[in-house]
Amino acid sequence: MTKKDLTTANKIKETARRLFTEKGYGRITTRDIAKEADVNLALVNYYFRSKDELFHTIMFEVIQGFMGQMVVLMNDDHSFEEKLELVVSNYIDLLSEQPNLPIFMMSEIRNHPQEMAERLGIAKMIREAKFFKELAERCPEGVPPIQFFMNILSLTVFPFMGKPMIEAATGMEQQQFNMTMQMRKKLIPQWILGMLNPPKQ
Amino acid sequence: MTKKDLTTANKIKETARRLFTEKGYGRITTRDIAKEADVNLALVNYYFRSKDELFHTIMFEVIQGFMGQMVVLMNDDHSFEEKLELVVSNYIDLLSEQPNLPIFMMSEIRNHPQEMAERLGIAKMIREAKFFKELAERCPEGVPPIQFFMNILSLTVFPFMGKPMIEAATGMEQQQFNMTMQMRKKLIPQWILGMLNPPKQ
DNA sequence: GTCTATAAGATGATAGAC
DNA sequence: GTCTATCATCTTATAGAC
Repeated sequence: MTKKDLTTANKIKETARRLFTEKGYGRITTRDIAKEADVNLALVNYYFRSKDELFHTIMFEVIQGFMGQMVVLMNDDHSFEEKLELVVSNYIDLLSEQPNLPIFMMSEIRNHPQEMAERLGIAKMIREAKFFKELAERCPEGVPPIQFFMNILSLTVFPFMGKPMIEAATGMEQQQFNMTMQMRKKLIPQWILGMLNPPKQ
Repeated sequence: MTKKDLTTANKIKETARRLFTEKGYGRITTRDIAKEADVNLALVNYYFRSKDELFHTIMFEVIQGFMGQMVVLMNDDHSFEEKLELVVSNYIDLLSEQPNLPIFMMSEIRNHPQEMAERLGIAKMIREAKFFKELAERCPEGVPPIQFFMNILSLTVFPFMGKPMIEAATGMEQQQFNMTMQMRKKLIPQWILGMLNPPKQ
């Protein structure tokens, strides 16, 4: 399968993925998908049985892709500092291309706690990742590692979720926003390391 | 108007606010709202003309409430450090009670860029707030203040947006999550101040 | 695999009685 | 202000021809 395998089934799935991540399940109809994919309406159900099943297929693949990448990066053989830079840099690149992913994941996962539970294998893998253990060793007394894990995700992912608001509030253009995010590739690891070694007062 | 003014119009609006913030515009029907508010279906249109108008009323009030609070806190007479603690603490309390607000705001604002533009008065007020100017003065060379403003919001707001995923991934319970967030009231200001005074290497 | 036509039900909105 | 009944439209899904 090449990068763009334009079978009918794939045309439907890729179009649906784009529309669902942009507007959410409830605002998109099967007619929207068929029209945008330039495919007959009946084929959506022919290939994916129902709108719901199509959605679940897509949600699974998106979460899988997002989390799976993190697990790989968090287990490689570089030093802790290098892994930190790798994770941050990788997600900034991914989200620069697909800024809609986080809101989609968070808002739709909230509506499917059960499906999420089934994906918990991945969550376990994160907890057991080398990176997480090394992080735990570096935590200052009294502050649990989950706090710093939250920080890494927060500083990296949140700006993309707040992008519409940030752009509106600051008058930033698309390009300027992307430059701001590129700058954070260097800054976030520095900030995190600073948090792990707080100045003694 | 007391805290719970149970006129029919308010019953509808409060129920709609809860449902819209939980599931989004597209997944909620006027019938859902009427049923949950224990009110006749026709009254939804009688009081609010249309589902769309009801939604816009609610979105406006939510954004107004969220942003307005920030503007007040960012302009009061405390020191920079105290304002920082105040903003963080205030939003952690607000979001602990209404964790659905951020995802609702971000995902629905994306669908209404125009309405957002009209609210830009508030954005301007933020940029001109005392807190923002004091923040700009404290920025290390070469790093624009927007980066640190992003950081404050990221560290404070993101955990609530990622709450379903964080709880699923870590096995945290509701109460444990709230304790984790309470702990951040002290930690986030320390982290931010640390970022503004980076260790010389 | 792809199309047309249509069934079966849901949805936003309103007219008109009380 | 509140209710019942209903319209017009949209939506998901499928049957059946090609």
